[in-house]
Amino acid sequence: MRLSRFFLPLLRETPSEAQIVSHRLMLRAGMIRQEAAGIYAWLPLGFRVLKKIEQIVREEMNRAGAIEILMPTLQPSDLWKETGRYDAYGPEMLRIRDRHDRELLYGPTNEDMVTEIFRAYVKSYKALPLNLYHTQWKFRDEVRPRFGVMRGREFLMKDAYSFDLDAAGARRSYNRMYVAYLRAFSRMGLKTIPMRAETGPIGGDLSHEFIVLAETGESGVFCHRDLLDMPVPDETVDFDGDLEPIVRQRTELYAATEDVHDAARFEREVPEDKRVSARGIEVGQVFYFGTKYSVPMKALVTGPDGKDVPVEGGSYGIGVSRLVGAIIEASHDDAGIIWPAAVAPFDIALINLKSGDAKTDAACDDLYAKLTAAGKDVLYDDTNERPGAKFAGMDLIGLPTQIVIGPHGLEKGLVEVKSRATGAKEEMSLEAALKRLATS
RNA sequence: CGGAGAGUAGCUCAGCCUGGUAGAGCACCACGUUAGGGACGUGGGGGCCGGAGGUUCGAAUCCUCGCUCUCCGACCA
Repeated sequence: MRLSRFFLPLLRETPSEAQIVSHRLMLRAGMIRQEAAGIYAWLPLGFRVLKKIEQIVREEMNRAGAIEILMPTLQPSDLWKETGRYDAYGPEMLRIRDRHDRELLYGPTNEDMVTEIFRAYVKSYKALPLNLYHTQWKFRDEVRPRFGVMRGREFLMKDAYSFDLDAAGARRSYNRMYVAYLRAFSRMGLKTIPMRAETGPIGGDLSHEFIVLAETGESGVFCHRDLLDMPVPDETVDFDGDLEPIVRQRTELYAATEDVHDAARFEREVPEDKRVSARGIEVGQVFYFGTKYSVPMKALVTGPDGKDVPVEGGSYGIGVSRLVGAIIEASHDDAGIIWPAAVAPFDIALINLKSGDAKTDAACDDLYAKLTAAGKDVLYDDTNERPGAKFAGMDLIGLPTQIVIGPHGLEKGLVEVKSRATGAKEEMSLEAALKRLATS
């Protein structure tokens, strides 16, 4: 993409409404525009990152055996009345009436609807286990939206719903999502720690929040240091096999957010030099809820013994739009964003230091064409800005690799390749740069 | 939902107290000089001063009431 043809409204100054670093950087990098409190338009750069994150989540959901669907944003109130949540949810739920005065709501989540879909078609245990997921915009009318996309009212969320015949099966489904989450976040360059979470009236130990450690995190967290560097299962992990050892390895170490923190237990179970007390951002949650929805909604399946039983359910959310902010919180410096390669909006920044100069233009155009042909996503700054402005702009938007081409270097046959993350610069020939970047 | 604050150019803000034809820097357009870490000069465009009512000969400025946004706290992927 040529920058001269792209839409990238960078801001030199920080808009006054932005308090935390990810919000500031997203506004300055032209990723989002606020349209109302907690409601954002996604501009091209931000949209690219959002789609990359969504795709990683999709791939890991699919790998774990979940099946993608798409449910609507607007839902009829009837479903929610069946489960009693229409009254229970409160003013956070955006309620709407259509022209026929029918009650609708903008979905804050989809348990009720997915259970309706399930009960309409699935009658036999033979169809189980089943896990249906979608990635859809949600709306929760937060009293006080803030922190940009980290806590908006409208947000993009992947939510998966598992259905099993019994609690043992539900636990296996839970474990599959747990491991899929470890993999998905890791692929985005995030280090996440699953922490015990509120389980509500169901009880048990089957709810975890996946937390990214960041100074600006909303909640205080406490965990065992060994959890920070525990290896994540690679893509060969067998989701049909027994995942319990992987889950147990983590869950047997102390990890809790401040809501459920037990200081005495923390001190008893974790040696002093292993105690981590930090702040974190929740980017996902896995939750087993049993028959909470299947009983009121009569979502029954016939078991091998011929008896009908309410299906055992769990739900599993990932805050896709929140992740954009969370990744920036975890990966930036004074100059701007530092994208992990897997979610970067472009792979390479190509900076033409003197557009209009025939030799420089020719070298840049040629490299741009070759890198693109090699399958690389290149943002080519072919504008007339001065070098300093170009450097600052590219540092701000944080593409992993920058390649800088100018007349001085070309006289010596050299271009500069810079790593955004380390700042390391290396001079090399055009051919060497092409080879390095096209294959990395 | 309690408390606090802010709405003036695309962005950051001044002007308001003490009413008299709306400003700066950056950004934008034109021309020129420039060119390896956010250049400089000259010229130019851009505002129902958030809205409605009121006071006044005259309101960005004073008064009243909504609206919107932000921040602190209680609540949430």
